[in-house]
Amino acid sequence: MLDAHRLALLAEVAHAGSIAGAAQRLAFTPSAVSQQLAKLERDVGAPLLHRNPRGVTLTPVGEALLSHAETIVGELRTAERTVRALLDEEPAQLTVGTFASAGMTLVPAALAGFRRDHPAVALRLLDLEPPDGYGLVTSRDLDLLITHRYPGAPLPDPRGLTRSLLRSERFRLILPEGHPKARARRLTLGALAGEDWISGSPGVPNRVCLDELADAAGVTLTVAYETRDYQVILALVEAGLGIAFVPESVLARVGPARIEVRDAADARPARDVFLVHHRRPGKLVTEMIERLSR
Amino acid sequence: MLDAHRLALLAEVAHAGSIAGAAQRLAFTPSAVSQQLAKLERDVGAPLLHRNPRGVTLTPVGEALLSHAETIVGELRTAERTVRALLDEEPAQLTVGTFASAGMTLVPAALAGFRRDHPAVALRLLDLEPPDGYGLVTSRDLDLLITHRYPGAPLPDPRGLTRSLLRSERFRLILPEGHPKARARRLTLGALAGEDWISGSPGVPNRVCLDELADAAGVTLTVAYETRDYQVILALVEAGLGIAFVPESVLARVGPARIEVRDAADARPARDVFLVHHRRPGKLVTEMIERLSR
DNA sequence: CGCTGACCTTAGCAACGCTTACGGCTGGAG
DNA sequence: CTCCAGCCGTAAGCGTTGCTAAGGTCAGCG
Repeated sequence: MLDAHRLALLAEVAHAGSIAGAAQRLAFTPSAVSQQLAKLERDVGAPLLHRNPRGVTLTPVGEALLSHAETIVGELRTAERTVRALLDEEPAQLTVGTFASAGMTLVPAALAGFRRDHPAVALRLLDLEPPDGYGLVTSRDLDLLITHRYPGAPLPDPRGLTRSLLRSERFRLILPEGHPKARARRLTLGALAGEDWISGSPGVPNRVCLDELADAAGVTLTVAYETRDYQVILALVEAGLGIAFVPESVLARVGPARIEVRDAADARPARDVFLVHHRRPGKLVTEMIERLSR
Repeated sequence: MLDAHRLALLAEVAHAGSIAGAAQRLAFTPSAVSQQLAKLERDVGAPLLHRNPRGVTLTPVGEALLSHAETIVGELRTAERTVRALLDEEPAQLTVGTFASAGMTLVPAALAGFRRDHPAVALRLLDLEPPDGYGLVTSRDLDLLITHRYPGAPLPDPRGLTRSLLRSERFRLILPEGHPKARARRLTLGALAGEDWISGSPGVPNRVCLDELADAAGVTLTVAYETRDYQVILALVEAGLGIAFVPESVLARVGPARIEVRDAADARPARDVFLVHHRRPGKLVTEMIERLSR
């Protein structure tokens, strides 16, 4: 039978992306981790990871084993939790994973309220950009994952987890204050094709979405500035450097910025925000979901 | 995190019913097993088993943990199997669990045919009386379980396993050769109330079924001889000591015994024979099911 | 061309886990 | 009643496992 500790180690290494990184998280020396992985590979009878100069990547066999490792680690933690519940011991920790823009807007209020009502529960927050994070829920490193899907992006297989739509959040078009196009009664992508756009780098969901919108409208947009950070985008637009789509929640948080907020008549993108958690969420998770839903 | 090896040990002990028994199966000394269990209990923070003079029984916490232990062990074995499949290594073993009377009748032919076509696969057979055995399928100690339900007996929760009805097998009434009642054109339980019956001890599914039939017919039957072994029952009836219900398959196997085979007009019991296996059975399991279904 | 960061190896030591040996307990046989 | 046969637990000893620490290799970068 395979060793569960070594499988847990594999999962940790896969998430960290390197042996040294995993070792640091686990308070071991890299040597120890390396040796255990070598033994796991010997047990399995096949190499599990490619040793690159800048970390490691999983082989196909490693990928397959990782998915099992996550469910096994999760199952072990579930067992522990079941026993704790039987012994009337309250769970003392709640870990939430979230993508950056949610972490700035909808999460803080929920977290603050939760903390007020449960001062004894240690709250932890992790930053995770989609489509990452599902595995961490499976392995119970995460109690609750807040993730999203941009239009056109695929939705990962929930692999036995529960996923529910928290809200659908539309994007708005923002332009520098006093931008000439902002006066038009009706804005279209075609009319904005000549502008400098700001979006993520190619491949980032953000950017994929924008590209697909442009395709659908039959125009080509030039992305002059590439950043995935919406605060940076706001600042750039404010400085008059370009225009962009940003989620509505990002706008709700900023003060009266010197920007124009509009909508494109032929492109009204929206991203879906999802919650992901285990089949039977505990009381704390349920309450956190309740708070987030308000 | 709990130690998976110790959980596997717990499952083994629960199955064996004693520490010494589990130790023997695992080729350890009882002391080693005892120490590991003690450490598991320390990890969990609660006693997991009652130490009786004649073995051990699980505490409620132990029961809860056992069910998780079985799924974890099963998950570990599944992971191993997945990797083996990726490496194109054929599974070399198939373990079938069955109840005694199936083991004598429908299983041998299927096993023999299977062995002929797959001489490289090591076949193992385990005797298990219902409702036991589900946990062993979960933990992948068993690839396939053949189990049954007598009328009136509850069907265990399959807990994520796949269960399918193999066949429904009727019971026949057997009497000694030349028994006066055997000549009656129509036999009823009422007419047979005065006879000496042969059945299992109170509580055995066999007996529960008979008692319920008697209740339904509004009569009381006297069970003069108690045995759960159908071969013994046959021998007793043959010797003229009493009458009994036996599954049809048991009769198919005996030669021209000196018995009369009849049916009671007001009591035609049947037992359902089920197959239990993991969600996605392997090729070998599928083939074995195919053979059993013929 | 040396520096950094990542990985691996080797040597050594602490801790874990097994075995052997022994004692306490219960229930059945003589 | 006494003895014996199982069962479980504890204590001591020892081999193995698995960790740390230190040294070595390779690729990318200033």
